[in-house]
Amino acid sequence: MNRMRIGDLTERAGVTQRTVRYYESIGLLPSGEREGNGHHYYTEETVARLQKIDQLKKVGLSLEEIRDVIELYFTDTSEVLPKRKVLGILYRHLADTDQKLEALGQFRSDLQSNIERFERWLEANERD
Amino acid sequence: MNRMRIGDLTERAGVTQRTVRYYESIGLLPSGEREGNGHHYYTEETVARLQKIDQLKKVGLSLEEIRDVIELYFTDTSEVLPKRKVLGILYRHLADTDQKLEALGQFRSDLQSNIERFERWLEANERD
DNA sequence: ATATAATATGACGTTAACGTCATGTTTGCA
DNA sequence: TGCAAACATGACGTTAACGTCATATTATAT
Repeated sequence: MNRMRIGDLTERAGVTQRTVRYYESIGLLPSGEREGNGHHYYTEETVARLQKIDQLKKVGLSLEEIRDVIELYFTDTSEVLPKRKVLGILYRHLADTDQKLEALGQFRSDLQSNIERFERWLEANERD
Repeated sequence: MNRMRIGDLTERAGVTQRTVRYYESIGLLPSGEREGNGHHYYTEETVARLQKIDQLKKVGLSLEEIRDVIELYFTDTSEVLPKRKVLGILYRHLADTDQKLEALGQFRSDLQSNIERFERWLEANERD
């Protein structure tokens, strides 16, 4: 299906209409083409874009940060943007990401230790 | 220094007084002991606790989630909490963490590819 | 042709995590 | 002892990322 209205779009992307309109309003999502009537029409690419946004949100980026990088995934960047600046942004995100990865790794191993500690405790007190 | 007031606490922990009071108000931080006067007094442990909270925030946990796990770091859990429940929480956080780690890893490699792509482009157009 | 469903737009509401006064009491130093 | 700096408490403000009506117009199934 390629050429859908907001109902199908939101169903396929797993977001609400409010979310789509909000993203359009802040320039994160291009407002779908409109016919003579007021309705917006979207494509498969819009679905993919919404999914990518969701993925980046899970990584912990704000919508504003996502707006900075999303074009890298969905336009021929060879044309539009100032290359050096984009590269700068990418390097910053890479550094941030590595920081987060380290913090997350640390947290994970803390969790592991605690889990093991609790399980040992439960095992030692299996007498209820 | 062990026994400080909020000024020193916030300076050492790198947070504002408002943050401390907010954390106290939501039960994330135990309200420091109060003398006959109304003042609160804190210890090194409070500093450590604030730092731990900050670390967990960076991992992407909400203050509410942090409240669920922070006790694991700062109390003798052998006494206070229902063991099985805590273990459940820990396992959920572990699963969440692994998800985030995967998403982050994916994002990181996407970033890498894009960076390389841009650098190749810049190299190929070194003619300004 | 008409009733029902889908869409557009605007406005106000909501939650988390604090920021920012305002006002009153307490402390510490010259 | 006086007075600026530190602390306590309350109330209102703020931002992000939407949720939730309300109302009007367009599309669709019978």
